Amino acid sequence: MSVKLAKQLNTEIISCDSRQFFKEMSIGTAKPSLEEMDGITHHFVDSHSVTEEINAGKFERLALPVLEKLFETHDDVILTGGSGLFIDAIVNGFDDMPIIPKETRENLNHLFSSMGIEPLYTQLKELDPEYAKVVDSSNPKRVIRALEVCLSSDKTYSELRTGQKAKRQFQTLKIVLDWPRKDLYDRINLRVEQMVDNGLESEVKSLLPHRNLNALKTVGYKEIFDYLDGNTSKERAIELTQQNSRRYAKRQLTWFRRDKTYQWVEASNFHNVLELISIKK
RNA sequence: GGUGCCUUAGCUCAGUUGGUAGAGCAAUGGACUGAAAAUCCAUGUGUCCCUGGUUCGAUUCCUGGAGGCACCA
Repeated sequence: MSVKLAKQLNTEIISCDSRQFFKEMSIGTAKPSLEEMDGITHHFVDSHSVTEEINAGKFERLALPVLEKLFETHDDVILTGGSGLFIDAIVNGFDDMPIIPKETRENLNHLFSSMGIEPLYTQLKELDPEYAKVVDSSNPKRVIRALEVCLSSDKTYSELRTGQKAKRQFQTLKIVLDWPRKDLYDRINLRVEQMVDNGLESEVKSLLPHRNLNALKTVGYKEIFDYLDGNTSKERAIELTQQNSRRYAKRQLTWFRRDKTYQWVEASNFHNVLELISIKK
């Protein structure tokens, strides 16, 4: 769909999918083949190595200049997701946050694995009572994030997190391709089967040395690692990959539902999308 | 054909000394401003196989039937 659209609009694509950056990950991330790209330039596909750490903030800093460059010669650019957070990074921008020393997060992670979330949340209540009120207190990633920001700055996380949208030089039309749930799940199941046929197992095997990297702690890889460790059967690992992919898709839908600026378009109808774009113009 | 056991949520099963029922998994909904295909939170969805009987009341007890499993022929 996005390639077809890019052809129609004579433009290029920026992928907002945090897994497609990585050169070494291909089969398990369902990356488009050269043939499927059909001559359309895809940015942020195979752009980095799994050993590099990419996060949403870094993605914003990397992608904005690319976007600006593209707008010099194109009227439209297509962003595809992926992750709602990464799309927001480009469209809305993030508040400025301090750089976190590596040890800060490591220390907090150590504390979490030995003591659990309680002491971390207690500390957050002291350092940033305002955010402590709204944060999901049982979510270690959210609590640790807030803490590491507080510890690395004179200000609290809630002071820094203004939620102000960045001013951008471009306009945005956000579209969700809406599939009937049954079709969505059928497509996911089928796609995972295709990954297996395309050699997912050997790709995952080749990534065994990197298994502790963040980029590999993800659906399609963690399940197969588990199988390679002898903890489950191959069939079970495949089933779990399908199930976890379905759950991920469900979470994406929740994200897009919350953001009322998305327009939902019946996925099977390419012309609906074209129509939306022409109305916007 | 005979005997025994089984039939309860999408699946595997528990349970009700008779007062219309609950676990695990699955599923669904939600949160999420630098780990995001990550992480976290919430929610029980039901002709208790069908039929007749006993009973104030039957998913539970009894009769008959259907389907499944095991053993014996």
